[in-house]
Amino acid sequence: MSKKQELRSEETKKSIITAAYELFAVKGYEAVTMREIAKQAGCSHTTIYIYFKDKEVLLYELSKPALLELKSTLKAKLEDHKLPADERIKAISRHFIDFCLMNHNMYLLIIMTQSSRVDQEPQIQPELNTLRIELFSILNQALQEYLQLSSDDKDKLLSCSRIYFYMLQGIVSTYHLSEESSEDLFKRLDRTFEEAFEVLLTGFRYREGMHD
Amino acid sequence: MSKKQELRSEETKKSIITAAYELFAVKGYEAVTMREIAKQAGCSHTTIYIYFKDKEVLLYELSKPALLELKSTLKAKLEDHKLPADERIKAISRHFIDFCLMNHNMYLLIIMTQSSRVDQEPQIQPELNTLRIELFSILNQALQEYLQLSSDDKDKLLSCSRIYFYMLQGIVSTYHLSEESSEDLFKRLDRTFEEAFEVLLTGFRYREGMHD
Amino acid sequence: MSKKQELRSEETKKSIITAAYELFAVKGYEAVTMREIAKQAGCSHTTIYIYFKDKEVLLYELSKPALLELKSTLKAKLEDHKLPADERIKAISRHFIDFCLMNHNMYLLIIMTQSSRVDQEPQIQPELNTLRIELFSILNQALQEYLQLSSDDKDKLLSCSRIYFYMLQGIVSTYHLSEESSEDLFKRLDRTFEEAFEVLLTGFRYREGMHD
Amino acid sequence: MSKKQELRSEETKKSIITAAYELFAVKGYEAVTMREIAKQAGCSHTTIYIYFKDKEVLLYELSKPALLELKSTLKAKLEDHKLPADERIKAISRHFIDFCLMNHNMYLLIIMTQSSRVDQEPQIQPELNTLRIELFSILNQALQEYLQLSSDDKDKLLSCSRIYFYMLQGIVSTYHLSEESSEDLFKRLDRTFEEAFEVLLTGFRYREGMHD
DNA sequence: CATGAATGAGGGTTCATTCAT
DNA sequence: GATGAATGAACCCTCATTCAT
Repeated sequence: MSKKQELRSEETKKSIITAAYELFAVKGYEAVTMREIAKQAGCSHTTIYIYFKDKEVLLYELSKPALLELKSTLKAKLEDHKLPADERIKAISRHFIDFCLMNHNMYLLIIMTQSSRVDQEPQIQPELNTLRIELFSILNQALQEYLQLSSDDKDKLLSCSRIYFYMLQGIVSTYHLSEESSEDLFKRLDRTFEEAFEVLLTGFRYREGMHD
Repeated sequence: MSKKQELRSEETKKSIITAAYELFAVKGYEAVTMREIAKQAGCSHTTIYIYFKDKEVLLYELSKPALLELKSTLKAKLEDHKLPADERIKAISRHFIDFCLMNHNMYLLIIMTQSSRVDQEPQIQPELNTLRIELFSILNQALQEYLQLSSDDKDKLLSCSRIYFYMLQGIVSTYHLSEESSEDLFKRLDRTFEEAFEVLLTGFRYREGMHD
Repeated sequence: MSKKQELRSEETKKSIITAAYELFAVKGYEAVTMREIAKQAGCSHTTIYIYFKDKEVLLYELSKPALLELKSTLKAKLEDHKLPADERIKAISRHFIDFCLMNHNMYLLIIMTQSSRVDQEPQIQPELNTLRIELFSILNQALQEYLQLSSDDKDKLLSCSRIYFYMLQGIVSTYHLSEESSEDLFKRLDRTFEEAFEVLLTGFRYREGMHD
Repeated sequence: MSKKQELRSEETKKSIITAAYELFAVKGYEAVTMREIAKQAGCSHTTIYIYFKDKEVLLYELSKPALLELKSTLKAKLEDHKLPADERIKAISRHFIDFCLMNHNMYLLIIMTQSSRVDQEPQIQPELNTLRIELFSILNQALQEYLQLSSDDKDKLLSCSRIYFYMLQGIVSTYHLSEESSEDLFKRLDRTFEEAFEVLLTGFRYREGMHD
């Protein structure tokens, strides 16, 4: 009895999430209307409000599972010591970019947004913020393990991780509105991305040496 | 008579552009109202439509002079051979970032947007596109002169300039929604930005050497 | 089986009535949501529709028992000849006001409404109307017994009872949206209310005399 | 040029006010929609927002002139010492009731509302509140002049004016939703209203005497 | 009997834009 | 050339109510 209903409900919710996901990704959060989402999800726009308090909550709930998965995947890669440190950080970077490009637009807004819009919005996503911080800490750690900096060199690490993050952010934001599929992009640019990180890591190394 | 009128007309147009420029920069394109612009420009909102077909055209026309100035400044820096190549490219990068952060929000959309919004809008900015290409070609040239690549190495140059552009894009997009003023950001991060480019250039150099 | 079910059913209905009663009293009919009622009643909002055709019917059915009780209480006071006539009418008035203030908002709408809303609603409460008439007839009778008018003086009585009713209505409607509890109001204004009726009754008496 | 336009504008505003006035009076503030008002006013619902910031402001602006006129009329009657004190207060009362019945519903909400809804609404009508206070002070003064109370008897006056106000409020609220026109009501009940005040004033007088 | 799912109608409000002057 | 008046489309969201289970 209730099972069938539950199933149907779950389906509806999923279809809303899927619709919102796609629309947010293509047109951006602000430009998408609840009615549009409903139409694509095949339900009334009021139905959305059964499952999500408002548009903002829809965005956040939409983001959480994907981000959680990203986190656990990155963590696994970080802790997989079968690979050397440089391979580890490259794998992590690659996966991170891949994720961002696949979930273009929406997650970018969430992940990349750092200090933005602090002024207006009442900071409703503390959970997401925590997640974001954790994600970056994984990247940081991978970088530290690669650079083998002594713990004194906090400044050096901070500076390097900033630079490293600029590159990630740059790659993702360059292509995040592109029409090309994430797959195609990787086919075309995978080597460039890899090179980018190699250049960076090489640069880090040599500059470090120069300072000694 | 007609002269006086033309003058007045030109003034009105200018005041609209100035107002829109400031408001777009501060609040972002979407968040700014035609009425707001009109108010700040000291005219009626209908007057704007005399000079600009619609809000979008206003944005584009608004961007042109600023971009033209940027271009000529960058070109001057490129051709100023009093400085060594590495200083030249660093100066160019720095100015580019500065410009983007000062005109955050609006010009970013225009400069950074590559293939974006292809889905919806009928690509109305061919002029701007040309400008954008010219801007990037300046960056490219500066890079080439620094790397002293032979003209055979087109692939190498393309790859390097992409990577270089990622870094620029990364820095700008990281801070483009920040509340900090461009000035404050530079005060705080100028050294990091410089380091970023040094790391990159160092990386380019050493990797190049390694391949030899 | 059926007995148990009936019992449960009756319970649900009662809990709905109780919930609606309290909510209507506190927030007013319009401001209360069916879902709110359901929540407080501990059932689904659709369940309400099993027992009550719509929100309006719920209000009417809700009112009946309370009004019936009011009627029987007032009647008892009217027939309690241990008290003198002036005490009787004062007790009745006081109780009437008390009731209205305690059940402010909802019963007011019903009790006080005379020819209201004729424009829109198809007058669905004939039962309630009868009750209302009975209530006022009690007040009338108490007044008549106090004034000891001969049955010829129908006009005089009508006029007096109208005036008397204005005072009741005035007191109740003055405070019916007040935040103060009925208790607090009485603590603060009981003496004023009593005085109001005394003034009125005194006025009736002396004017009567003057006419003789 | 501009004159014709101004005229048209003024007309539109007036038609909105008239429409809102009538609808608020008939159906009550809450039940009336902006679209309804616009329809009856013969304009788009957005046009209303040109002239009034929002629905609430519409109500307030709507009320102000009528209330101001009421105030000046009552004041004139108060200061017209050609009439004896009892005639003065009766004329004032009558006019007050007349006004309330003619402007039934809306002005009632404003005039009669004393401490109501203090909890929710952010008290946006300080101007109106001042007006209300002034109106009641006129009634008070008329009563004081009639009763010729010494200034020591503040309590006595307060109590009397409260009771007097209950009667006013009672009469108005009894008929304020009636379908009968204010004119018809007066034809039918003018004598009763007058009697009500006579009874009250008589009562005040005699009770006072009794206390001496 | 009871319920969760779903909806249509409608709420106030905003905004880019057009039209008559 | 410039403007105030006016509008339609669209925004997010709420609610009483119905339907399938």
